[in-house]
Amino acid sequence: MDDLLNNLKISVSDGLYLKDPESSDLGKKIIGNGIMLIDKIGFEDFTFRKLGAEIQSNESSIYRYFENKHNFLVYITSWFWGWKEFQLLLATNNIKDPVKKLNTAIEVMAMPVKEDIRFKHINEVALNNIIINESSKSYLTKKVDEDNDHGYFLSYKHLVKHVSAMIQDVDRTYTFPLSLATTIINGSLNLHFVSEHFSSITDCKDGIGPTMFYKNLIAQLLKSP
Amino acid sequence: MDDLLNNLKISVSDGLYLKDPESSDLGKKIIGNGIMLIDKIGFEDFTFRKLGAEIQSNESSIYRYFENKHNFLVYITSWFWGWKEFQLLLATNNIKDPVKKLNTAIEVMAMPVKEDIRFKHINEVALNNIIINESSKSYLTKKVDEDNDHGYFLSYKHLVKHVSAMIQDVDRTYTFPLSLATTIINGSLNLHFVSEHFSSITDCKDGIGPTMFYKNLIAQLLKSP
Amino acid sequence: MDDLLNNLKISVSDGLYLKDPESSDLGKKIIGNGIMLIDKIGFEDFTFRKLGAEIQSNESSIYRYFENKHNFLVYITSWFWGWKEFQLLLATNNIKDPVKKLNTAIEVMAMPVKEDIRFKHINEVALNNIIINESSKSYLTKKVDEDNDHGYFLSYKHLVKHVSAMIQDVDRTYTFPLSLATTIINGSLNLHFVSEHFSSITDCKDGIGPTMFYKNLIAQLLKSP
Amino acid sequence: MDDLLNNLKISVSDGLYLKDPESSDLGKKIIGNGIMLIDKIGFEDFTFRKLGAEIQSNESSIYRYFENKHNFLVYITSWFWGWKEFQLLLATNNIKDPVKKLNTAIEVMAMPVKEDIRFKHINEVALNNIIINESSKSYLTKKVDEDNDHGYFLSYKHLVKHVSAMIQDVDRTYTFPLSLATTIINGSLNLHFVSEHFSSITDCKDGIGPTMFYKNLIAQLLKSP
DNA sequence: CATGAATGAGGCTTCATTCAT
DNA sequence: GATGAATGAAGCCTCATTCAT
Repeated sequence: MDDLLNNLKISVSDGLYLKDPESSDLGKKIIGNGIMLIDKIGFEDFTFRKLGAEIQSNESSIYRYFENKHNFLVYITSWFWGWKEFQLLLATNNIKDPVKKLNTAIEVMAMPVKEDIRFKHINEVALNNIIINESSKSYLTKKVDEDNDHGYFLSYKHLVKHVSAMIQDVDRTYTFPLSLATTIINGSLNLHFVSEHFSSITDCKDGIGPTMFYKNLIAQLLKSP
Repeated sequence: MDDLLNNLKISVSDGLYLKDPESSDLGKKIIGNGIMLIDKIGFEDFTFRKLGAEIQSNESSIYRYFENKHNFLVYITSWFWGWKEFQLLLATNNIKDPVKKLNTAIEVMAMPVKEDIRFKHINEVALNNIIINESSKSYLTKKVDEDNDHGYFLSYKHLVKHVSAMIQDVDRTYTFPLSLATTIINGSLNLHFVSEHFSSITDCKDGIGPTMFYKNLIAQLLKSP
Repeated sequence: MDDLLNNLKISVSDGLYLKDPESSDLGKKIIGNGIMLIDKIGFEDFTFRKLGAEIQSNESSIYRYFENKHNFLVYITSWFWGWKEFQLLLATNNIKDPVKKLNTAIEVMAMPVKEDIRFKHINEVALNNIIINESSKSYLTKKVDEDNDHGYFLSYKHLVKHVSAMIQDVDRTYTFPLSLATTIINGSLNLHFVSEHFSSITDCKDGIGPTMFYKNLIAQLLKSP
Repeated sequence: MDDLLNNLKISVSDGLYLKDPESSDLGKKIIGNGIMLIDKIGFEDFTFRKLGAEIQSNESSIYRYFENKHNFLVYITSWFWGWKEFQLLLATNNIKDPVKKLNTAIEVMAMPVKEDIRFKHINEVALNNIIINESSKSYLTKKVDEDNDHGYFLSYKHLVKHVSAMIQDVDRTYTFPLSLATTIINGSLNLHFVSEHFSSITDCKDGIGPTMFYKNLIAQLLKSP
């Protein structure tokens, strides 16, 4: 399994790039430094020109890889959810008990992210910040339906369905498994943001707060058979 | 009470505007048409120039009222939450039973919005769309802490605390009242978005889906005394 | 009639500009210097940025007047033909004899242009060079039909019809008055270009060559009654 | 004569290309698809990158053949006039009567073009459209004199002289044979454009209109001996 | 108070071209 | 000889904002 993991590549819809950034050193630099830069200055202020300066290259080179900065954001977001799915698989694969499995899934979703040495060019901690602070901008746009038709959000939707299935494995009678999965995945991003910036309305003072909240939630909500 | 309602004004932090838009016809036109325009073209493409054209005025006139389009978004978002708080008060004021009260609150938060004839210049339905599609951009920015220090998000936070208090009135032992309130308020926006655009991951096919989801949630989660 | 001439304004389709360049000093500077600059460096190399530098202003100011450089070219071309029509009227107004009238028209069309002191901000000689060297680019484009539908070529077409009518006044039996008018108007631009640049295939070594050619042409071609 | 025709190659000034496009399959693809592409999108929007995509090759390959897109246009224009000269020769070679000869020449110049099966890689109909719509841009530039000095317009000028000679064979006393030849050759391109796009100023509603116009013209203008 | 005009700066994008293989 | 990758420079255009009336 080690070999398998070493040759690992998170797959992302190929409509999102003009040239696969994983296929060249420059591409990897674009991804790696792009993540750091968005984390640093925010997506609004992020431009390909600034990224070009950052990697000692010209913005035009970046345009060979991505049509525009929106697609870049969708790309790294999609990569993130693909990577999360992979984390989820690794963490839950050997667990038989559905309740334990779902609790582990919540941990994967809601616990603070750690660096993944398997993907050297990507700083997963910075990327996680972007997911919290910027990723909703990848779909809160007027072209969301078009992008969705192109399959740009498949990684995310796949993950939701995955968690939803785990919920159903715990309680087949529960009526809203998809909504609950969405609540856990998106909601935990939101709770992390709130605890960071709006401390007066949080009861999750530390990194693991959201995890407790969702574990308690499912414990009350779902009736295991 | 009629008089009270007629003289009604939703209060918004005065740091958000340079000149109170409620104080003149032009100001109301800016708010009213601004909401319609953002709903139509999205916040990214929205500019004061386009709004100026819409209201047959010059963009410089709008700068008399708002420093920039970000503050405009924060303003209308803040107005919305103030208005929601007011709806909440009207709807729950006379209810004694805490459980009933919280359920009514969920309805106010999660049910589709209807036009409010009390505020003639504002189309609450369009504004609600903006809240769903754009409002998170009002705080997902690098200056969120600065804006927060200025008190720009007080309406929203006040509402969260209000719902949180209602939750506590139902179950004093529950550990995460604020997180649950946040989950209901923000989560329902998200569920509405998902059911509109990502139909494959929703189990709320109609407008009232989210309401049912949250009512079920609190019924299971909170132990009434 | 003097007063009339002093208040003169050549009219150009208002779809061609965003703001009437005749309505401000800056607008006139844009027209005047734009003509000089295109004459100097050619339409391909002409940009609003360079024109901005020329008039100590920013290109963005020019964009307030014209949507793009193509529309600028169509504008000055249209102005030119409106002006030519006006020259034609002045020169032929009092002539009764149709043959004399048509010969005078040929002179107006084919003789070298002189400065017109009535339009101080426009250098008609430079503009005439542009008409010879660049004006065909105003219609040799993929959007010619669209532009034509907007009425951008009305001045030119009106002039052709005017000359065509003069031809018919000379010889009602002639079958191709419009083609002949086109031949005179466009052809003389071409002959001027050829005599300037392709001397081996011209027999019009001087400025008045084309005039003689067309006068001879109509003398042979048309049968006066 | 069959052999002669089979080995036929229209000669074009070798300064126009870096590597003879007739010397390789790729070269012929560049010419053939380049013509189709310019016809489709217009010369302004035509780029070597787009042509590269069209022929499944890289733009850099095209740079091996042509220095820039301007030279490409001059090349195909030059090829066209060489080909026209050849058509003229074929059509008039056996005609003795100068008047008949000139009339045939007019037909070759002004009648709609038909596919020539002798040059498989070139679509002469598309090329003729380019000559009508784009070819003037090959000489209406600031470097026309330089290009002319390099001999890039020899094919065209040779054709003009050829027709001019035919005119003189009909009427030695006529003063403007070159101008008349130019008028016929260039004017017919212009009349075709006008009848296609400016229908209100044409009296040549069909493809053969210009032919009639010029035949009538020379019949009146030239005195056969 | 409201507005029309003007503008500097910068965004996004493409072009034409070179370099290395 | 053909090609893929990379890039500097520049194009076009719009934004957010200020100034003068």
